Order: sequence, then structure tokens, then C-alpha cells
Amino acid sequence: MKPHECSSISPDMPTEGDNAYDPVALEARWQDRWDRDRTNAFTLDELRSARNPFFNLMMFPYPSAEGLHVGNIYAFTGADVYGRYKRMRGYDVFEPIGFDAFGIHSENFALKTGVHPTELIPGNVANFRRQLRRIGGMFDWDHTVDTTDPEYYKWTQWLFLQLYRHGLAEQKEAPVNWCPSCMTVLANEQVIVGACERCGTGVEQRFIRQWFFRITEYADKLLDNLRHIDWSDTTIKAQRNWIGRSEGAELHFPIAEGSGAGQERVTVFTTRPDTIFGATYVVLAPEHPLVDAVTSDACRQEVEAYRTRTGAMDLVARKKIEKHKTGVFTGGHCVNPANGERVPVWIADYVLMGYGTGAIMAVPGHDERDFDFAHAFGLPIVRVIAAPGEDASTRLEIAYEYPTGTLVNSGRYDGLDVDEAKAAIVADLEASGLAEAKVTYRLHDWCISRQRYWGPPIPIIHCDDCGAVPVPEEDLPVILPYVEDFRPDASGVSPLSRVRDWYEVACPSCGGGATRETDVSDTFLDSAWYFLRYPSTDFSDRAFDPEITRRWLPVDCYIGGNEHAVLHLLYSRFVVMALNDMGLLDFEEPYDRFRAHGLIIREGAKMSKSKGNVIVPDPVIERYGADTFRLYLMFLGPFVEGGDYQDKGISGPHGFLHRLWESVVTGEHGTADRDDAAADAMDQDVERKLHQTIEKVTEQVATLRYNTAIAAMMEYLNRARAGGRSPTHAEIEPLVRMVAPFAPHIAEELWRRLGRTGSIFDGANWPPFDPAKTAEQLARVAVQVNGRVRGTVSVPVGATETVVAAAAQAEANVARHLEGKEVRRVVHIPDRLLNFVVAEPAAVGGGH
RNA sequence: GCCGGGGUGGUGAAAUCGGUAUACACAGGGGACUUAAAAUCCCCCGGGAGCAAUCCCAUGCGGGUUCGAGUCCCGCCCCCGGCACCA
Repeated sequence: MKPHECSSISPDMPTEGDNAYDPVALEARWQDRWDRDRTNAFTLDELRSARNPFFNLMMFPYPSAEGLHVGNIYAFTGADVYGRYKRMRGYDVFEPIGFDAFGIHSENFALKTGVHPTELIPGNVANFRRQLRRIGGMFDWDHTVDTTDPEYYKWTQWLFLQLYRHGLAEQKEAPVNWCPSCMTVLANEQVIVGACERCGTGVEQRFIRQWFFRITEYADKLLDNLRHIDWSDTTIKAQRNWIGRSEGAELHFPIAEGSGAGQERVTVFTTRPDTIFGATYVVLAPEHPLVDAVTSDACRQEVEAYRTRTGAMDLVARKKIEKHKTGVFTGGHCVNPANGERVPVWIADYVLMGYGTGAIMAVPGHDERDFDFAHAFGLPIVRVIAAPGEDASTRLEIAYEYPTGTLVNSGRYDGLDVDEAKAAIVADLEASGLAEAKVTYRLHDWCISRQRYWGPPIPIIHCDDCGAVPVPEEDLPVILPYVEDFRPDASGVSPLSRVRDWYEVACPSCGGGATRETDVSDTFLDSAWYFLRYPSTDFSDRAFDPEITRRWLPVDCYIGGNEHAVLHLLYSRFVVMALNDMGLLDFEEPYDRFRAHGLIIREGAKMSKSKGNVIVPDPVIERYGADTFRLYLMFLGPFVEGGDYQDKGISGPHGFLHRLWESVVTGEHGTADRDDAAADAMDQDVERKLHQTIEKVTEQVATLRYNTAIAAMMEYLNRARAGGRSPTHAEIEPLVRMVAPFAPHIAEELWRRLGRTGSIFDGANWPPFDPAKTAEQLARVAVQVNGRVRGTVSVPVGATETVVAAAAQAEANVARHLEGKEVRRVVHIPDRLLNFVVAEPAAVGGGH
């Protein structure tokens, strides 16, 4: 470009005197320089005026005491490579990072070590900042977020109030895992086989009033939008399954006897109304409100015992562990609305109160769970669907669950196929008030209440006269008070309610005595909107600035782990949809593009603290440098699939960077070599390889196939140095540019030593390629005889079948295989392959 | 059990609109340069047979489609991740 504009190296940026590659010193120097020059930071004006904004987001980490995990580094590096690539394509890339520092882990850690989270978190954050800086991420340190900072959670609380105001937050009774010994609520992960992980006491279910967000209102939109957002397939599938829309019908089974007879009816949800003639019994969840009404006196004692037993079970065991079917007969019966038959009513814990209506019609002939249950308790099994070749009397060895077939044993519906029958049966029952077509979702409302200490207080005040009153926005934040010992005590009340002057407060509505909500909110709420905050951290009077938000959002690219495929991603989509409906955002989806990265393992095994096989990043960086570490992480497998970190493998990428350094610094052309025409007269083969490499790397980096992009760069450098030759300036400079996203420090240094000034990341410095120069003159065509390779021929690109065939037949080995055979057919794939399909010649009578 | 993703050399892995399987790298072996070491450069490296040319076998297993299958179809086995007995 302007080679002579400035060829001197600034005095505060000394070039290494001995020309040795010293990554540790070099990286520290460039990190200082990036800070000093504000290379990666935006001012408010720059955010306002960016011409080509690109919001490159990665999932912010939880700042643990152990320091940055390689899993984090892997994810951040992959995202950073992409951000740097986009920057080199001319985008204004905003790449912020923050800290998701509330939550159960800090609380547990505090209980174990006695260090209060308030004291613990700043040190952890400082250590994370140091490590994040050290790996060479392009982070804008002027726009970070810490969810535990009142300046941040003020707006988390504000968000709660907006949702509340629009009817999307409500209180409902819901079960929690309760440890009677610790007197505290446990998360599912704290329950180990039905017992409290800390004290081993059996866990109970308790029902308490909690705050929920009505995410189910958005179920259809959350599902429908999946059709047009650019996300990893696996993530879309996970969300689709999680939302779990199912179309079916609610059917009513009138109670036949007992106290409820005549007035009450059991309503079941089914996706298979066509199988109703096979419904030989009904099962209620043990908690179902009609259990009392159907239960006969003779059975009451046993029913009560069973209910107590399931009630004592924790939520995890109830949902996961139970394999063999248990249940008891209530003594009551319902009437099957299709055929008027009396069917027995059972209760069983495989029916969950939280899904559908909490009651099912059991069709053992066509549902495996019902089949198992019927077998265990000797209940009748009737076939009502027949596959081709079967009829009404074909024996059912296992439940026939296929979604197609013809109805049998179903009265006047016999002979209809499954889909016709569904519609006909629902329509007929609907006419007599015994059914309604219905859609249900697996998704439930989002419970955001946490009966804990380390989280943002939910901004609600409870008043005896006015009920739940939102804290006025001007009173935000509701500061989380410092509680020295936040452990639950014998009183059983929340730790926050023990802070009298915080807990007791005047009602904002009537001024009377009132108390604060003592639940704090779920950490998923903190992370459901953090990306909105990043570009607006310069504002303390609004959560996100409308103008800045219009310019920078939605997020252009989001990279993160698939462990958040469902909850975090779904919750943040919900929050954005709700804010959009409130008119506070003008888009419906937070992330235009999402890519899930893979997991890394070490030497074939999962890393864990207990196995002592975690990779500690600092020593690796000290030995090889961050550039090598980054390059190796991106090389060891496809980014979206993860890979196996083998300690010895790092020497490959390290050697590559060494050779690259050497090619620029101590090669024949050294730093003094400028754009000199003679020196740059490029070897034709090397030049072709260069353009092919740029083409390949450009395509692969853009699609996150980093491992093969790196392999292509290695191949190119090998070619350019083959036989001990020294690459010219023109041969090596484009490689420095391509390496830059992966190894930014060495790239900056080599860029400078190649005579450039300024940062390689300032400006659209990604190398272009010339398609005309990628073209090969000759093609190596494989020659097959009957599909087996018998030789290869070199022919001009685009050679016709005739030309290739002639060349092929001239090959001795090919000729040998064709000899005495009759060529029946020739398959020619230009520039790739020629296949002679041959056979023994038809006997013409000559013989011997 | 269900859902999702995978099984390719000694190892991490390439190659998927069906077209020369094993790119790149690690480990291993041999050589050049060097007083030596490091670094660098060159050569070999799936299995079997053969002096060689060459041939046969090989992408988890068994079938199938095709001129041709790691890739597509059917039926299995194993590993990893997630979860919700979802009616």
C-alpha cells in the first residue's frame, strides 16, 4: 500500500534485538500496546457512529475461584478468531465479555470456605480479567458487565418490573426439594439419589409460593421463529423438543360411582384419541384433585399410603429414577365416553401432575408404558389399531405404537385409518360435549424464585392490604444486604428476612407496614438480557439505549456451549420477545446466528478436578505462548465437535509458528526486504498454492472449520519452504494475515517487521485471492477398470473423454487389465476419474 | 428408556452434490547440517503377499443399491452428551 510512509519502528516498541521468537515477551508487549492504543475498545461516539457494526458475542463465564477453565478458553478463542476475521474483512467488531457471578456455586463455596461471596467475587473477577487478557482476546474492556454489580442488577430488577407490569410475572404454588435438616431448598443437582448432597438427609417435596414468568404465552412464537433463525441444527432440535408442542384432544371420562358420580368427570389429554376404544383403564397422578372423589372406602387406606409415599419422593427421583411401574387401584370407575364401558381408575406415579391434565386414559395395546403397567397389574389389553396384514384378533406381543394403521375393535370407526379416526372421534365427542381438540406444550412457565441469598432480590413488597406491590422504579436497585452468615437457621425463615431494617419497609402504595419479597431471582434472568447491556454500559439512567441498540442488535454471531441450548437461549429469546411486544425493542430474536461449539477432552478422557487431569492454562502459555495455545486448540479437532487435547500435540502448531517467524525474520529476505519486484517474482507453483490456500482458508474460517484452515496454512508454508527455500515477502505476507485471527500477537509483530505500521487488525487486511491464479494446468485423473484404480494419468484440465481414454489406454497397467476384455461402458468424471466397465467378451465360438 | 452427536492408521484427525480413503499434525524409524544439543531440512511410516512390477484386504458389524459406497438405504453393536415415563 504505502510502503515508504513509515518504515521506522517506534522507540517504545522495540523489535527484539536477537531476532529470536520469544512469545511471552512479545505477547505481553502487544497486549500493552492494544490497551494503550485502545485497539479493541469503543468510545461512546464510536459505538454511535460505527459504519459496519458487527456484534460478536460469546457466553460470559462464571468467575470461579479455580480460574479460567480450558473449556472457556476454547470457546472464547473460537469466537475471537471469528471476530478478528470479521474485523479483517472490514467490520467494526464489538467483542465484549463479562462475568456471570451470582448463583449457587459462590454460595456453596462460601459455605465451605467461610469466605463471603462479596469478598470472594472481586478477586475471582480480577484473576479472570488477567487470564482473559493473556489469551489475547479482542475484548472491549470498557464495556464489561458484572451481574453482581448493583449498577447491573438494578436493570435486572427493572426487567422484572416490566414483565410484571405486562402480566408476564405471577405467583404460583410449586414444589421444591426441601432438606429438613439443612432447612433449605435444594437445586436438583444438590439432590443425590433422593438425599441432600451436604448432609445425606432424605429430601422432601414442599409446595411454596414462587414467582413465575409466563414463557408459555410465547410457546408458539418461540417454536415458529426457529424456522427462520440461523442456528446450529442440534440447538434448534433441542429447543423444538423442549417446547414439545403436541396436538391432541382433551377427553372427558365421567365418574361412574363414589362421591363424585354424576357430577365430576376425569379429563385426560391424549395425542391419540383414535385409540379411545382401547382405553381399558384411567390413571390419575397421585396428587390429582379428583383422587378423593373416585376412591372407594375399601381402597382409601392403600391409596393414602401410596400418595404419602410419592409425596415423600424428591422431584428428581420421581422424574428420573423410577423404572418399574407402581400404582394402586382406587376402587372407583369412570365411563369411557366412546363406548360407555366402565373402566377402573388407578393412581400411579408415572403420571405427572405437571403435564397435560395430570390424568391419562391408558391404552395398553398401543402405549408401551401403559402396556407394562397393564401387564404388572393384570389389566385388559385390547388391540384397536391393525397394521397391514393384521386384523382385530392379531395377538399383541408388545405395544403397537406406530402412528399409522387401520382401526379395529372400535365400533362404527372400524376400518378408518388413524388420521381419519382422530378427526372423526374428536368431532363426534365434541358434539356431545365430551371432548375438545387441544394443543399442549411440554414447556412450563419459568420459575425464577430462588430461596437463597446470592442473587438479586426480586423487587416486590408484600403488604397485607395492597398485596404484592412492585418497588417503584426510582427506588431501584433493591440492594442485596450484606448478611455475614446467610446460612438458614432454626427459624426456617429466609436469611434476608432476618435483616430487619431491610425486610421491614413501608408499602409504596398505602404507606403502611409491609415486608420485602425475600426470594432472589434465578441467575438465568441475569444472563437473559446481558447482551442488551454491553453496548449501553456508558448509560446509568437506562438499561439499554434505543439508538445504540438499533445500531448493534440483534447480536450478529453468538458462539457458546450446547449445554445452554435450551434454558439460557430460550429464556433470552423470551425476554426479547416480551420487550419487543412492549415496544422497547424493534426485533423479536436476540441472536441472528448461533453456533454451538464442541467439548474438549484430554488424552481420551473427560477432564475433571477429581481425576486431576484438567489443563491449567497459565503454565502452557508460559511455555509456548498464547498464540501457540490458541492455534493448537483450534487445530485439534473441528470447532463445532470439539476434540482431544493431547499434551504432545501442541508441538505441531508451535513448530509452525516458529517456521513462520523464521521465514519472516531470519530468512533471506528478513525485515529489510520490502516490496521489491525482483525479490517477489514468485515461483508459479507457490503462487498457485497461495491463491488456493487463501480461497480455502477464507471459506473455512467463515464456516468455523478452523482445524482444516490451519492444516491448509501449514501445507502452504511447507510448500513455500520446501527443499530449504526461503519464501519471498510476497509469498509470506498473506500467510501472516491469515494466521492473524488465530495467533494475533505474532501476526502483529511480523506485520511490523514486514514494514507495515499500525495494527494488522485496523483495516480490511484479510488477503484477497485471484480465482484465475488458483487454476491448475494439469489434472491427475484416476483410471479405474471395473471400479478399481489401475493407474493415474496427467492430462490438461478439462480434457475430453476421448483424450483421457487414449492416455489411459497407454498406461501399461491399465492396458494389462483391459487386455482381452470387452469395454461395455466408460464413465468419465472430468478432471477426476475415468472408469472402464469391462466384461469377458461374449463367446463367439472361437474358443480353444 | 427417549432425544441429539459420533465410530476412519500407533494417536488427534482429513475426505460427505457417491468419484484416487488416510490431507495436516503427533508419536516412531532413517538421513543431512552441527564439536554437541536445539532448531531446520530430506526420506519412510494402515495390514498382508512379493526381489520387484504388482496384487489382495481395510473407514464398528451384517446385508442392499450402484460402473463405483467412509459417504446413500435396511437391520444391528458400541461410545459420548442431554433429558422429560410428556400421555
